[in-house]
Amino acid sequence: MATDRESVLLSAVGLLSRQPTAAMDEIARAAGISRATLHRLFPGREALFHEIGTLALERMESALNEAAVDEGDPVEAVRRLADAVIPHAQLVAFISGESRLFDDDAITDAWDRLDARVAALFLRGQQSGAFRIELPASWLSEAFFDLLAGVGWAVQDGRLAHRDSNRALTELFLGGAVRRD
Amino acid sequence: MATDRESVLLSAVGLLSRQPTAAMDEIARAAGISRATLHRLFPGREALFHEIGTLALERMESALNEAAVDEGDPVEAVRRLADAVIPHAQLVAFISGESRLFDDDAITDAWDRLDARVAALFLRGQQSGAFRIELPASWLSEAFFDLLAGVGWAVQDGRLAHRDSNRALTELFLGGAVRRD
DNA sequence: ATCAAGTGAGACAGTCATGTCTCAAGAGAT
DNA sequence: ATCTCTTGAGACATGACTGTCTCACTTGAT
Repeated sequence: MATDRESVLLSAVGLLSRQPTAAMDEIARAAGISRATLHRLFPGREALFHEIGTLALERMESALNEAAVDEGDPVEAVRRLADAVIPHAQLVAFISGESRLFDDDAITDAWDRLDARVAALFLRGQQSGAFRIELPASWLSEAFFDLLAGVGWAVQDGRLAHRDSNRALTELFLGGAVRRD
Repeated sequence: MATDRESVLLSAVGLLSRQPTAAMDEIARAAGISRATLHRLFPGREALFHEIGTLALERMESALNEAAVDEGDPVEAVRRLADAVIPHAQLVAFISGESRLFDDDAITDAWDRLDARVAALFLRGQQSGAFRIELPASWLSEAFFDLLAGVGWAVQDGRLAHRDSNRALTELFLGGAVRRD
C-alpha cells in the first residue's frame, strides 16, 4: 500500500528530474503501471506533485532531526546533515531545484521553513567562529543545497560514484565554508 | 535588429528559469511583445530554444577564451573564469541546469565540449598540485557550475547582491577546491 | 499627405495531454 | 472452482498550447 505509492513517487522523481515536462503517460510507464492505475493512486498531476513535495519534506525534516542540526559543533552538524540527507539527495534536489514547479503554497512554505532551519545552522556556526563570516549565511545554505542537488544529479547520471558522494559534498563545501586563520 | 532579438531571448531566459513550462503566450508578454511578433522573430518554440542555447554557448565560449583557462596558474584561471562568466550566470545556469530541455543534439554536444574544457582546467590544476586530488575533476567542474547556477538564481531572486556574487562563488568554491597542507 | 513596413489583436484548425469512463483479463482468497 | 478485487487497455470529451493567417493600426520616411 504505502510502499507501492512510495515507489511510484520515487520513480516519478527519477523521471521528472531528467524530463520535468514528462506526461502522466510516461510517468506511469516509468513506474511500470498503467495510466489508469496512476490516476487511481494519485488523482491528477497536481495531486502527484503534492505528494512528491510532502514526501520530500518528510525526508528532509527527518534528516534535520536525525542530524540534530541545532546542537553541538556546527561543522560536525553539517557532516551529520550530509550523512542523513544524501540518501535522499534526488528527492531533495528535485524539490529544491524544481520548486518553481510547485504551485502548492503549503509545500513551498514548509520548504522555506526547513530551509531557514539550515540557514540558522550556518548562522550559528558563523557566530561561534566556525564558519567564515565573509559569506552570508543564506548563501551558505543555498550553496549547500546547490551542491547537494549536484551530487544527486551526478550520481543519477553515473558521473559520480555513490560511495564518493558524501565526501564530494562535505569536503568541497566545508573546505569553502570553514573559517581559517 | 540583433539587439532586439537578444533582449527577447534574455527576457525569455529570465522567465523560463522560473517557469520552465511557460507558454509562448507568457514568453511574449514577458518580452513586451505580441505572440505574433515572437513567432516572427523565432518561428516556433524549438527555434527559440535553439537560439537561447546558441547564445549561451557563445557567451560561455567567449568567457572561456577571455579567461584564458588553458594558461597560467589554475587558481587564477578559475578567478578569471568567474569574472568572465558571472555576468552571464543566468544564461549559463539555464543551459547548464535545464539542459535536459534541449532536444537539440548540436547544442548539447557543443555544451559538453565546453564543459570538458572546464574539467580540463581542474584536471590541469590537480596535476600541478593546485587543486585537491581527492575530488574528481569532473566533480569540481560540476560543482563549479552548480554554484554558478546558484549564484544566478540567488541574484535573480534578490537573495544575493550582485556585487557579492563573484566573491560568493570564488571564495566558497576555491576554499573547497584548493589543496592545503 | 502618402506610402511602406512592422506590430498587435483576434480567429482558426491541428495537436497533444489530461481526466474520466467502461470493459475484459488476471491475481488471490475462500 | 468460484468469487472478489485490482489492474490494464482503450475510448471519449475536454481543455490548453501551438502554428498560421488575416486585418486594422501605428510608426516613420519621403
